[in-house]
Amino acid sequence: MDRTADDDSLSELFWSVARNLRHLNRETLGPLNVSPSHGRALSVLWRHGPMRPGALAEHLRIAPRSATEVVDDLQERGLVVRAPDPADRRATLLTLTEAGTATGAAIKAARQAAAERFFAGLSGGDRTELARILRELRD
Amino acid sequence: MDRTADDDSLSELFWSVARNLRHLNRETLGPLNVSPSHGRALSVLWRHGPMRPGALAEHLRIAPRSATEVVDDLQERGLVVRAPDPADRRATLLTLTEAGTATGAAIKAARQAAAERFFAGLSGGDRTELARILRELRD
DNA sequence: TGATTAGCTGAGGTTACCTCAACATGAGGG
DNA sequence: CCCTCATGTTGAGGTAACCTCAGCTAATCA
Repeated sequence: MDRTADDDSLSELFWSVARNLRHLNRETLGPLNVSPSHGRALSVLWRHGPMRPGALAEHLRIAPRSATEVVDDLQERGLVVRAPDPADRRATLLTLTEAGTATGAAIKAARQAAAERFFAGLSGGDRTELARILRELRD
Repeated sequence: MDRTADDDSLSELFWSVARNLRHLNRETLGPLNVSPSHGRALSVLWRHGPMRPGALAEHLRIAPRSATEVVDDLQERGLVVRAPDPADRRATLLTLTEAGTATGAAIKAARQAAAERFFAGLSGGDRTELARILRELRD
């Protein structure tokens, strides 16, 4: 019962920390004026480079139909462009515009800044420990 | 830059762990047939006992108008009842029915089971360490 | 008494998804 | 060459879980 109590508070702890971090993230991301969903799409494109809508949908784990809409929005805002895929003329390649690239970079920077602030309270040793334990949990 | 790289992977690590845990939670919670939002409301009522809709709204951080609807749904499903508040006849007290209490308990049990499975791979020492570090992050 | 509070209701809106059906275009195999 | 399959787009319609605004009743309280 000590066991379960420990486990329980561990997950509660985990979630309240997650909530804090999410809050901080949202705040730092706020000024960028991109919705979470657009931000996610932008990040994927920024990290992986040009890809087809289908691939983007897979990365985002959304339906292709929905990806079309996300891309529409992003294109309207001048953040991505649809270019013909030279490898397959049915397909299109989504590419970030300069503004899109800048926004992608800004998102990453904001996230980093948030993370930095968030984990700053920890000692170097604790950060290492935390990373180690999280890595174990991830696998 | 090692610093930022560390911080970055720390938050990425954190989020991928969070995703795993969320997945596990959703799976364990699946058979209960309560939506996340209903589950949250039920948990609050289960943990804190009878309360007024306004208080529930605060706990859930949603607008009172939205709480009314959540309560409507829960009541339709026979999980909560609206009772008059003896202390103030304008107000109502939300109380879990037996089914609601059972569901609340089941949710908690499912979450515990998920957490237990999830953190089971860690040594006792690591669990303690993790709890300590998370507590620091929380505050 | 008159203002305030608790809650309910209706109307209308938003975000971020979903499915289903249809369609154009192009790729690839037999 | 033809047929089938894949890629993407579009339209229509739907859902969950929220939101605001406005109007209402009943009860509390200064």
